[in-house]
Amino acid sequence: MTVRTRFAPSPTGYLHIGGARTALFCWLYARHHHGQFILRIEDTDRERSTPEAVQAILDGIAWLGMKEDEGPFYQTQHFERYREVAQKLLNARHAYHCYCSKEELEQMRNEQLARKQKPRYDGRCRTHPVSRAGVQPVIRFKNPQSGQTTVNDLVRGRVVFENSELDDLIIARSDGTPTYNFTVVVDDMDMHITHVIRGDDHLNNTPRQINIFNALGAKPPEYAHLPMILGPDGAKLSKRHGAVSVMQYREDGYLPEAVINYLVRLGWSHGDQEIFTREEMIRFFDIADVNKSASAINPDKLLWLNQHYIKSGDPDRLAAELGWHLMRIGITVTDTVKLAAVVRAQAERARTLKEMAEASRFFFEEFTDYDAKAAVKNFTVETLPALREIRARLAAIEEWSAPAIHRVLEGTVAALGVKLGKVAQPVRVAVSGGGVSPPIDVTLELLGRECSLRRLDRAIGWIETGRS
RNA sequence: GCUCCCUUCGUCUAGAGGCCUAGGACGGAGCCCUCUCAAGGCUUAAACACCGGUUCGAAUCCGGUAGGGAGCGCCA
Repeated sequence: MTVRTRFAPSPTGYLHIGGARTALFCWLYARHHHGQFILRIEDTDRERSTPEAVQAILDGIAWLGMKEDEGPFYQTQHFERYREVAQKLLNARHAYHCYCSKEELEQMRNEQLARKQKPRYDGRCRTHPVSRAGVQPVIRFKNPQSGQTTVNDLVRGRVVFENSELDDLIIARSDGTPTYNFTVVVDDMDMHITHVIRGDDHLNNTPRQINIFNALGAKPPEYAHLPMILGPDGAKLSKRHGAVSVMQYREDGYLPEAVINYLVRLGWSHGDQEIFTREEMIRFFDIADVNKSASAINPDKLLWLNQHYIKSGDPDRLAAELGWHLMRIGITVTDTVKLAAVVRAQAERARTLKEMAEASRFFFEEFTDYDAKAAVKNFTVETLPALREIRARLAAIEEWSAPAIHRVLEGTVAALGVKLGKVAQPVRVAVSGGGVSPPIDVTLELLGRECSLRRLDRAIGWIETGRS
């Protein structure tokens, strides 16, 4: 039997890190077993589902590179099927109509809570459904009242639930629309899902779903409940910390491979290995190696991974991303060769592409002011001779390249009898406007002769006139 | 309240009775390298929640305690 997994988000918000991790594990498991990964949108809550959220989820999945093999399917398109299955359950006396009003239910719940009992439906319509004029009944599933239901969870192990703890859940609302625990079962059954991999907030729903499978005469799938993902402070993930759309990560300058690599290590491990190529993840992934306990997001580690991928990634590909980030801060660059060269020069000093774009502005546009501290420190009467000397020597260079520039730098240093830093740093401030840049020879090469000389002249003038 | 789940360095984790004076990674600290910032190299601090039991021997097995979480909707 080929493995079939599904990722089934409800489109009520964006795809956040938790959902992305669940999708990743489903995707990896399917890929590992040469099976299918199915995308199913659980949009039966028409009040809260939005097309924007659907799109955001699709975009997120695509950005992370988890292409679905089937779907996306929409539950709202399966209403006929749910009705049919509900009717089947009704006919087989595995479900019944319930005419209890919401008020009645509410009262029941309050009384049970007051008695310190677990709130649940008491089954009053189960045996004697009293139809009431004008009341559209809901359909309830007749849950077994005795015995136990066992979930042989692939990550939790054997979890046993007393059926007496479960009540008769509503599978169809009074308006005829189906509810979650029912649609999940029908779809998982119809789509021949073999492994349900989902967040562990669903563990408690599992025995109910298994009972519905049983009533339908269908074999339940295997289940694997993943531990939660917590915010950096160990608190539940919320909009405040971490629960942003995965697309926000792109905007913040992260690479999808870094996000995926970060996510795969949240709750899963393969010995001590930290860096995984996509192929390795697929090859090594196994639910048996998934952890039971919740894990907190560690932004620093994500940053570290991101830089790793920036350093090791293909500069030409990264160049396009850098161009995108530059554009977002108002700089349009069409020279992809230069972009790639900047990526090479900046890779080891940028943790995100966004940082890289910000640190690379001076390569593409003129800066207005010098960084005050850097100017005070490096633009002095003492550095003026060095600046003039290097300016003159640079102007005479035949081939404008980093190695040639480096030789000039060393020649200048030797002639002046000072340390390299005494010359390099003032030059750096002169051409970049600040105290930070890639190695000065590389920086000058990238800037080009004309620009470098012009900025050097500007700096010399600035010092001569006592700041301008 | 009831049911279910979880518990190794700050964080992610290795560990499936002796290989553990508990390993790796991020982050931290220190040193080295160095034209800035980084990157890199080396070193280092830092954890088995607690209490009992089983065993010659327990981070690993069992029980309890504590703490955390989830669920208990005509939401998904």
